[in-house]
Amino acid sequence: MADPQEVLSRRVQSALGAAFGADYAETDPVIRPSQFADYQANAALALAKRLGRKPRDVAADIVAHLDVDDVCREVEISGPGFVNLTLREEWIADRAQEVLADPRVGVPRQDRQNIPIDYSAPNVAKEMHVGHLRTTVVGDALARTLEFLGHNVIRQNHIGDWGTPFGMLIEHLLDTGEHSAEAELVKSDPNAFYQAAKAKFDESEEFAARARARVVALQSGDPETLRLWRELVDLSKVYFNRIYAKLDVTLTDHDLAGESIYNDMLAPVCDELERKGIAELSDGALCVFLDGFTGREGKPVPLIVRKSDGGYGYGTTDLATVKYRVEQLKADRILYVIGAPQALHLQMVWGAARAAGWLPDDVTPFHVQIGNVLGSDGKILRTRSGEPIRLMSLLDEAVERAAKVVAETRPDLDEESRTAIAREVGIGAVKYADLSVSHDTEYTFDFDRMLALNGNTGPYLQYAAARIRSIFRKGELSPEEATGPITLTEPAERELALALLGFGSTVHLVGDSLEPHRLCGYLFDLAQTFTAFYEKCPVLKAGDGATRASRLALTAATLRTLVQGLELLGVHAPERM
RNA sequence: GCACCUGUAGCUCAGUGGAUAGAGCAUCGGACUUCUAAUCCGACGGUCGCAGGUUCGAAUCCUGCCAGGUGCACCA
Repeated sequence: MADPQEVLSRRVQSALGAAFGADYAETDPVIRPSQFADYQANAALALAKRLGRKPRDVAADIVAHLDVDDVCREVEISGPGFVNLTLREEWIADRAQEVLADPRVGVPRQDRQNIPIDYSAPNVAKEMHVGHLRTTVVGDALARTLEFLGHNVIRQNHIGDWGTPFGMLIEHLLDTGEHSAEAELVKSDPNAFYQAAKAKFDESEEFAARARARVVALQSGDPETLRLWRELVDLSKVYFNRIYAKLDVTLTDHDLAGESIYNDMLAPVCDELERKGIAELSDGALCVFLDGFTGREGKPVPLIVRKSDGGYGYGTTDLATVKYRVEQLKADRILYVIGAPQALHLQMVWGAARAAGWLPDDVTPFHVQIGNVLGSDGKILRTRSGEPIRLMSLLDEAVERAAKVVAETRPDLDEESRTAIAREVGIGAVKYADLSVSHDTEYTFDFDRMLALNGNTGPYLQYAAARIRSIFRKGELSPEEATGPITLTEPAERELALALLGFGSTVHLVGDSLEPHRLCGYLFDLAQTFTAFYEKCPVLKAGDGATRASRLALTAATLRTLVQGLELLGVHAPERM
């Protein structure tokens, strides 16, 4: 690995072992970025107590046993016992050269795991909202990143395609006619269809009765009812896929794993829980009570697996997902990219699954908590009239706003190019805004900020990439032709090369922590470092051929890192902006 | 009442137990005969919610309190 932190860690560990014995060879050398050097090793301070010696003496001992001549040009003890490490320019240049030549841009593969990721999960015949947007975008970034790291990612789009609402939806479909204009609304404006059905359900007792009867028919597997149900699901798929296409996410029909596929598992799940004595009847409902889960007035909170009317809720389905993902998908890790408010529910589902033996200790479920999206008023994002915002119109607005800017700044480009740029910038901005803040906190939705060319935004990163591409166009050569050799003389060149070396460890960190915003932070830092380089170091007009070749190579490596990083986030970098 | 999450610059947010807590926006001042000035540089701006504790060292770990948000039996 090209990562200096990794390399220095190993070297300092060897020194620790040599200086203090084999017991210390595994100690964390605590390598951190330093403001006084490139990196600093802080192990001496922590070890001083354990060794019963002065920190500075411990540091001196470490340095005496440290073999880093090929990596560092300066090793210095400072302060109470920090070991400051300054890298050799040649070493940095060589590593940057490796990154440039590496098809994986310095990101080693990890041991392959099976990782089902549950994300997006919209409801049939319902509009997606900003909450769906965020789980879709974050889940997709995690899927792309883990896949790139070498894992077998199994996307699980747990759509809401089953349950009591389908009684009224199917009856409404029959009333309007299967191929009517109203039915077609499910493809484009599903809420209009849903609300019409709901209104009738509330107003007409006759309709409500039909709806309830229809639910029974659906659950008992009546063929004609199932056909109508499938019709609704198919209409919804059209809507989902339009959103996914616009968003440029990787979900396809192949990834659909809705609630309905678990139907056959629900009764056996309940039976097994009952047989194992994990579930018990309470007020007519079959419930699992787990230690440590109490609600109001200290009463135990149940996980209801079978309602008193005999129906199944989402608790049962979620238990079935665990079973399915462990047994059928052979999961090593299971990711649930769903709303933060579901935390308690998931804890109970996993607790019950563990108790039932469906979730072995070596399988780790993980809740990637998605925080609410708020408007500028600090409340859940809504339109001015108080209705939930339709996702499609929100995306359209982002593209429109981007188009307005492109029209002003790039009148030289033809209409078609401007439209394409606006689409990539607008959508990229929305996605990046979702990804660049930690996923578990609420965040404030603000078009102006996410579309800004300054700051930690999608457009800023896209622009950095576009400028690099512009350099190569102007120089009439392709980035692939820029092979160096890289030599570092200017500070800005050194900074840029060093920044490039951090990509691999950052991607690994994202894969382990499941926090895409860390990649955003890295890419933003890289783009800023590049911009400083761009200001200070002419590339095409460099003084001599060797400098030009080196800077072109650094520029090419930056482009590849930015493009690859953005791709892991699901953001496309346009050729020009 | 119980549980979880959050509290960092005027605003939006980062921050791996390490030295003087960082970005962006906003404000103020500067930079365009130079590879895309939609980009850059500088300045200003902080009792890291409060109080204890652990530690050589705490925004970070622990405890208590305060404030905001969310969840807590048959919707999913």
